[in-house]
Amino acid sequence: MSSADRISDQRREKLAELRQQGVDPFFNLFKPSHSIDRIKEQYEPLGGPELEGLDQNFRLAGRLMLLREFGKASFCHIQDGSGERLQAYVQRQVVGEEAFALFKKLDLGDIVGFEGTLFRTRTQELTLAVKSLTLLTKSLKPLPEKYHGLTDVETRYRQRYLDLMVNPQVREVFAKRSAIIRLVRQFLEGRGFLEVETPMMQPIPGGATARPFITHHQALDMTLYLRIAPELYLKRLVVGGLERVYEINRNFRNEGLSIQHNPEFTMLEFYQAYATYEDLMTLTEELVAYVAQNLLGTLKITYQGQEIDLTPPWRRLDLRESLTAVGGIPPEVVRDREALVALAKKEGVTLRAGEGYGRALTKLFDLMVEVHLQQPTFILGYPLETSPLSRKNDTDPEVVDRFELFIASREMANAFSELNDPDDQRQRFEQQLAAHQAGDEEMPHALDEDFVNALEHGLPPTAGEGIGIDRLVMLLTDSPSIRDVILFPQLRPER
RNA sequence: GGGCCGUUAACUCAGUCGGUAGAGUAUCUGCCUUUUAAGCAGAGAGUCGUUGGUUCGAAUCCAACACGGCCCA
Repeated sequence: MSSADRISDQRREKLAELRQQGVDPFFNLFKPSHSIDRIKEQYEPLGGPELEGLDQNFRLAGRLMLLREFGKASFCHIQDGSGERLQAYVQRQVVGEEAFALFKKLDLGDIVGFEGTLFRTRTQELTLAVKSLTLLTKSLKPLPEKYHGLTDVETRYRQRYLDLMVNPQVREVFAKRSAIIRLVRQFLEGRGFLEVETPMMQPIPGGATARPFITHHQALDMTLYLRIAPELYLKRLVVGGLERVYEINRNFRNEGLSIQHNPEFTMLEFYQAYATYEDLMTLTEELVAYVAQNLLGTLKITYQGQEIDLTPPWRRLDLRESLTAVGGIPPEVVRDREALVALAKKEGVTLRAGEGYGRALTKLFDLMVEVHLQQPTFILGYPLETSPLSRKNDTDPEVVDRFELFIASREMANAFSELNDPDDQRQRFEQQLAAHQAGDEEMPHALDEDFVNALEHGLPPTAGEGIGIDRLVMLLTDSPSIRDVILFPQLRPER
């Protein structure tokens, strides 16, 4: 028999024994009086005599993480929902024969309730002197190793509960994730943005260029697509008069997995009427600085060993200029449409039907510029060809009023002044439709007539932006992989 | 889709040139009332990812596959 099976069997035997003795191994009537983080915060500064003078009982509940047993006494550590651990001291002469016998039967991983007083040991460790104990939940499986914890990444993702139990830094990352989203909401609420929820299941998936997931509604007998972006719905709301809206929610894209991509990911999108993409550059600087300052207390952060300064204002760079200034492509090549397309092909870029200079610009940017953009940088002057929802620039109709933000070589945000000319929008949708019919599955399969209809009612001049929340969390928690900031990242099924 | 790396006890990891599978933690037994990854003595625990192949003999060499990681498309 394997040791895992044997441990499990032994614990089930203990479970049966406990029940026979009238002990409920899943007892549910224990109310802790304190959390361990509060105990530490409040009582860590106190010395031994002060603690003993307290004359106060504490009821603590948590998981047994470590045991050091002696003949007639034991030290153990319990960890509670705060993620903190506290040492407890259980003595036979204090808790009595019966309770001590029960304690001796407990296993690492069991959830217990302790009641007792605080004191300091010889080595001055804050410790609970247990007067009475209650088994709250029997654990039937062994805990990972107490010192090295759980390092196997596959097990950490598949059994995140174990990861959270034994790797405290994981809990911290997800606590920070929650704080980041809370700060983003605070910032936007402070500027009069209204949080909304728009459909995750859409009949025509729009607002981005990506292959969607397909599902089916039985009662309506219709095909629905998990949304690739909320954009077209949020702009309908601006047409309706909700002039500042935002949504933080999941998008779904039917793509491969990577260190930066999970098929479901969290996106912030917001729209502000009577603003332009230039206003949003300022807003983005302020938003990211607000979140970082309140989360970390500084705007100078380290990401994977690289110092990054988030202090506004950030560098602004034209896409074509960046190819020369950062990518090292001679300006005469950047200007020459044919030469640039030739260079793109030489660098291994494949251009599909209808794609040319614009696509070559953005692909060469991805290859030769992006990797060098460590410090926050807005890239401007995106080609019309790759921006079907953006407003054309008034002076240069080849480009649109759009920026993307790069930090630590990653695209963090994408924003533009919205196209609100319904006829222009219809034409661009028709081009996308033609591309879909030519086999491009990343293009929408149908023309969103209702969205065009909404524009015909009049979308006020508006600017909108999307910020990848997972990537922002990666940046602010110094996490190398998107899997480190998503609790249950997508994996292949185990076999 | 392509390349490279990994997969050995529940966990963390060794395993030499192809020759009976190892350690620490955890578990079990005994001792132990202020320990700090507690200590001491002993015990049990393995489909070496899977399937084939080479070989007298495979954790080890070869192939395919699975899962994971990284890089590229």
